Amino acid sequence: MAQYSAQHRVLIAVDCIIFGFDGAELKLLVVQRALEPQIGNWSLMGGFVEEGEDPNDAASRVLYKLTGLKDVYMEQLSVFGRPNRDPVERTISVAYSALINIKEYETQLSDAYRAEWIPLKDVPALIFDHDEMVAAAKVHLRYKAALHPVLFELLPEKFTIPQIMVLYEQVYNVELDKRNFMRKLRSTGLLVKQADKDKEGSRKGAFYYKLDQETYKDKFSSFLHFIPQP
Amino acid sequence: MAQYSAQHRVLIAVDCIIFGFDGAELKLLVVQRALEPQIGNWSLMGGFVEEGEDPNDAASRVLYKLTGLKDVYMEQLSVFGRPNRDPVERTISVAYSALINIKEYETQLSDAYRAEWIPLKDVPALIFDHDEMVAAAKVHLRYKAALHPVLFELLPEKFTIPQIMVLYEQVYNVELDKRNFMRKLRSTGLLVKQADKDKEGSRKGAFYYKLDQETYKDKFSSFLHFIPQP
DNA sequence: AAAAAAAAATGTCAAAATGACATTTATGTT
DNA sequence: AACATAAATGTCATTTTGACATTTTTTTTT
Repeated sequence: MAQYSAQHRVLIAVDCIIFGFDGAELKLLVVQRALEPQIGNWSLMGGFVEEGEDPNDAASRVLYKLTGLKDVYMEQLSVFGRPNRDPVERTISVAYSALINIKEYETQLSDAYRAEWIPLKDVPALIFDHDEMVAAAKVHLRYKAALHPVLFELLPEKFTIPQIMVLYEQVYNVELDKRNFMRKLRSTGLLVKQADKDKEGSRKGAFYYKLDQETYKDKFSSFLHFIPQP
Repeated sequence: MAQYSAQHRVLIAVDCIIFGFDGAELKLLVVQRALEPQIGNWSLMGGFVEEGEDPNDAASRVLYKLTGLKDVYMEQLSVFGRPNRDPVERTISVAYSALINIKEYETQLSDAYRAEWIPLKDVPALIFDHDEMVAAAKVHLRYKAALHPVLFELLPEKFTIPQIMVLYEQVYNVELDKRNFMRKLRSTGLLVKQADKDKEGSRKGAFYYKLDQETYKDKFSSFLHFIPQP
């Protein structure tokens, strides 16, 4: 017996929901589809899982091809397998959510895929069920970030408190209280204050911080409650 | 163009990690594999996704075949797709975690699959990567149940406070404080006290409770924190 | 050089939630 | 009637939360 003979075989794809944050707005990295059908339409970056390839590795490969980045924070979201989601042929897709430090990416920018960062709230309709994937990724991101310091993955190595706060406000579409938010942030022990300031954003300038990598790893999985009753 | 011609097609399976609770112990429903290879060995209940079938529906179908139950609480866990996880042929599996009220199932018991409830801590080695699936399901269950009242899915319609507490203690392998746990539980507004008592478990008897279905739906997604820093 | 403008940084207090802990209550058994 | 068993309940000190306003730093303007 070399095969489960009677069974039905399908294509497996991966699709990446790629979030980025430029200091002011939360954005999504989308591409213009390179093959028929729907060639030229907006789409998530994706690709087929190849022979002998783990789907997780396929997602990393696809992300690397687009961004040139490795070791990106990425999580498996869920499987999208509605029978006719791809009109050409039955394809089951595994959706992955990735968080990118947008500055790092910009230096790697490649035009090969006609990729664009689009503010999350302006993202146009995407092909197939990619809109649903994005919706699921947004829900997941909100859930995750309410409890775990995952949004730091979107920030550069040195960042300021006002930047983080704007980021949280973007993700949850709320206004936060500076004092309470900062108290919470401090209490996590995640931040290491730097001596210099970011003078871009204001006259006074805001102190830079870095992540305490040790604490970050230790506390990543505990419940930190950044957002009051999200 | 009718196909993405050059691509590699694979089998898609679903596997169900099925939890049950008999009032004293947390158990897993496992079966003895019906086909080669590894026929007769312990395995999760699973099956192939059929033509035109959504993977979620496949999981429901597989669960129904085994237990005769519909509308069971079930969540997609994640994809297991390591290239040689199934030695016969490349098969990518979507793992689902299900929570079953064990009493309901017992009335439906069918011998067709040589299924058995095995205490979670005594589960033998399973075929392929099913051990990893179970491990992932345990992690997920702990995570989920720390925040959401999902464990009630394991209990019968009428249950007692001591029963719930034992269940939480089983899931987290800790001892909880009766008074604090009960205070937390009350504060959720999930419980409706019944007039009668369960006299099985003790002389004094423990009052039965039911879930307030409205509140359950409303609060299911909010963060309730049943477990102090899990 | 002084005043104004802009955003960052910080502190207080009352209310709510938590964690630690021991006693009383109800019922069947001896 | 006394005993054994498990269920049910209450208190207090500590911590965490949420609401809220002022001071500080620096650049720009006059």
